[in-house]
Amino acid sequence: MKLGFAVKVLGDGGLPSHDARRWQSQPHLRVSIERLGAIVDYLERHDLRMYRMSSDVVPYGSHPDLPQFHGQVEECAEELATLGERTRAAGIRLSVHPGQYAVLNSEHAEVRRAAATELELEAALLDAMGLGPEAVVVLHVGALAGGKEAAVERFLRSFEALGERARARLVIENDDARYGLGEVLALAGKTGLRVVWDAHHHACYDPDKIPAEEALRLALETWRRRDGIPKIHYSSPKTAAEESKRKVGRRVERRLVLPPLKAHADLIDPISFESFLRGPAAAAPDFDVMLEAKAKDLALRRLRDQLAKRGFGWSDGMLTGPAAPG
DNA sequence: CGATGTCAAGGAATC
DNA sequence: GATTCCTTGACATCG
Repeated sequence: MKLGFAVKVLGDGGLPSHDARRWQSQPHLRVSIERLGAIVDYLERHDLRMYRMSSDVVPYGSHPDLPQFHGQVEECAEELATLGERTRAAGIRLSVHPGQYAVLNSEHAEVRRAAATELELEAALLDAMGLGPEAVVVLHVGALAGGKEAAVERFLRSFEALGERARARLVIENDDARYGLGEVLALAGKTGLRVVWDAHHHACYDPDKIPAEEALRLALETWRRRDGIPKIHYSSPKTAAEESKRKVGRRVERRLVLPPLKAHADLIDPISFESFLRGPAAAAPDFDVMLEAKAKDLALRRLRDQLAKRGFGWSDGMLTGPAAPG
């Protein structure tokens, strides 16, 4: 089991994830590739083998009003192939996850088109890197506008209109409020898409009341042998440990602020994660875990240390089972 | 240098 | 139809 983290590197003083300059400064994928190279150095240095790239690695790469930015993947074909080969050789699993603005089932045709363009771009990026089928583009089903039935229908139509490469890279994830795992699995059945189960979202929203062990099993079953190792998302909910202070007259009042249930904590709760490993995960076939925590790579490294104290092992970027007691 | 505003982008609740 | 929140990070600008 590989454990991964998303986008930002906080360790070793912090590393930039992409060329984030604004369009006026002519940012370029070439710069992002150099930064990715430094991140791969970091991953190797710390024996980490799973990473989600920023959805902005290709600056303005699908912006409708900035066509001069559209050829970047092709322009960088050579550099991408080199970087891809390097990550492949290192056993590093890569993925991307478009932001909240990519809505494939929007009511607005313009928005659907933009989402499709974004998916094509990200698929082209992974293809140019020569990555295997386990390098996926993770997307939520999207909006509810117009009613769920119509929204699902729009998703299906948009999906079918995608190019072959985008369809091949796409996987769908259950979200925390609109499309629960049951619905996502039904869509997977109709499209052949693989499913990434997000355990935290599942705890937030699961109208079908699917027990965790079954949810995990069903999601993993959407991955066929030729798709590579399946993966899931895991995070811990933010707790109300933080207090806010506000002035009341001359006095300062301390108030407990409850975060929304869906908010991610800074770290992964090692006790819950261990329960997950020993419970639902124990009976499942091999899979990888993308950790979503605000402390990013530091959360992963902390969790790894904590699991080590609980008897789990780590070798070649993989979490291994607990040593036999005694 | 530190503080503040802004960014390509949507959805949904609210009025 | 317009406004605001959601929620994120870092560039860009200003004092």
